[in-house]
Amino acid sequence: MEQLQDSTILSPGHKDVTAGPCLQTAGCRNVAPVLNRVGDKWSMMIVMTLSDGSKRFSELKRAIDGISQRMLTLSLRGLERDGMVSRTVTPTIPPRVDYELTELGRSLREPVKALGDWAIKHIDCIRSAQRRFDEREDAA
Amino acid sequence: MEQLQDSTILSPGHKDVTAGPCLQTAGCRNVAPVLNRVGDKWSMMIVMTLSDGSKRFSELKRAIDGISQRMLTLSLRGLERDGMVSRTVTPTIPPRVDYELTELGRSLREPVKALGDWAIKHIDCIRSAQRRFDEREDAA
DNA sequence: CGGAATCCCAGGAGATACTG
DNA sequence: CAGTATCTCCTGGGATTCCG
Repeated sequence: MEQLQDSTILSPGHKDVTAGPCLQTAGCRNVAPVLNRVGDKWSMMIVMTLSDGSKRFSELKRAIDGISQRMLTLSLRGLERDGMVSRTVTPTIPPRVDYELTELGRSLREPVKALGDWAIKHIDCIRSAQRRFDEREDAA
Repeated sequence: MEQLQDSTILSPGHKDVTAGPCLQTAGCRNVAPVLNRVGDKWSMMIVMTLSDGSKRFSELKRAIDGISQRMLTLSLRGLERDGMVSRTVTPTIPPRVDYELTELGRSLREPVKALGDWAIKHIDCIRSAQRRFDEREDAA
C-alpha cells in the first residue's frame, strides 16, 4: 500500500515534542495537521461537494472536475481516516460506494464557512494587494 | 527571480472559469487560494508568531524552529504579497528588517482562531478516528 | 544581518493500464 | 463501477554558498 498521506506534521530531524520549548507552538502543533487537511485543495472541494448529501465515487469525480481518480481516492482516504467522511460499500454488481460527511465532518463546515466568509469578504483587498505587490516588483 | 508561490489555484488544462457550471465551486474558487495560504504550515506559524507584535527576520527564524531561511523568505514574501504582513527595512549596517501583521493580517486571526479552536476541540476525536482506521487497516 | 542563487533529492500528482 | 498498481514527470523544500 502506498504511504497514506498522514497529515502528521513533524519536522524531520525534530527533537521530541514533549520537550517543546515554545508555548504557542504546542497548540499550533495540534492545529497544523487539521489546517493542513482543511487547507488542502481537493479535500476542501470534497467536503464542499458532500455538504448537500452523500454522493458516490463517480458522482464526486464528475462534480469536482479536474481531480484525478488517484487524488480523489487518496483524499477520500485521508478524510475517512480523519473521521470526516464515512464510506459505505454496497456489494452489488457493479459495486456501489457512497461517501457522506460524518457528524465530525459536518461540524467542520461551520468554522470553515467562517473562514470562507472572511476570504470572500477580503478577497478584493487581497487581490489588489497582490496587484500592487506585483507591479512594484515588475518595476524593479 | 524564482517563481513566487502565487496561491492561485487553477487546475492545469482547466476550461474557462466564467463558463463554470458548478455554483458552489465558484465561491470555492475564491476561498481556495486563501485556505491554501492559511493551511500552509509555515505561513500559519508565521502569523501565529507575529500575533504578539512585530519581529525581525532572525527572530522569526529562531522562534519558528525547523524552518529553513529559504522557506521563511518565501513564506514571508507570499504573506506580504497577499497583504497580510508588512516588511520594513531599516538600512543600518548591519541591515535590519522587521515584519508585522497588517490590519488584514490581524483580521485573519479571528476566523483562524475559530478553526484552531475547532481543531483543539476535536483533535481527540480525530486522533482516535485515525487510530481506529489504522488498526482496521493493519488487520487487513 | 537578510537575503538571492544554485544544487539536489524525496514526495506529490497526472496518465495509463489492469482487476474484482 | 470503484478502485489498485506502475511509471513518470515536476515541484517543494533542505543544504550550501555567495552578496550588499
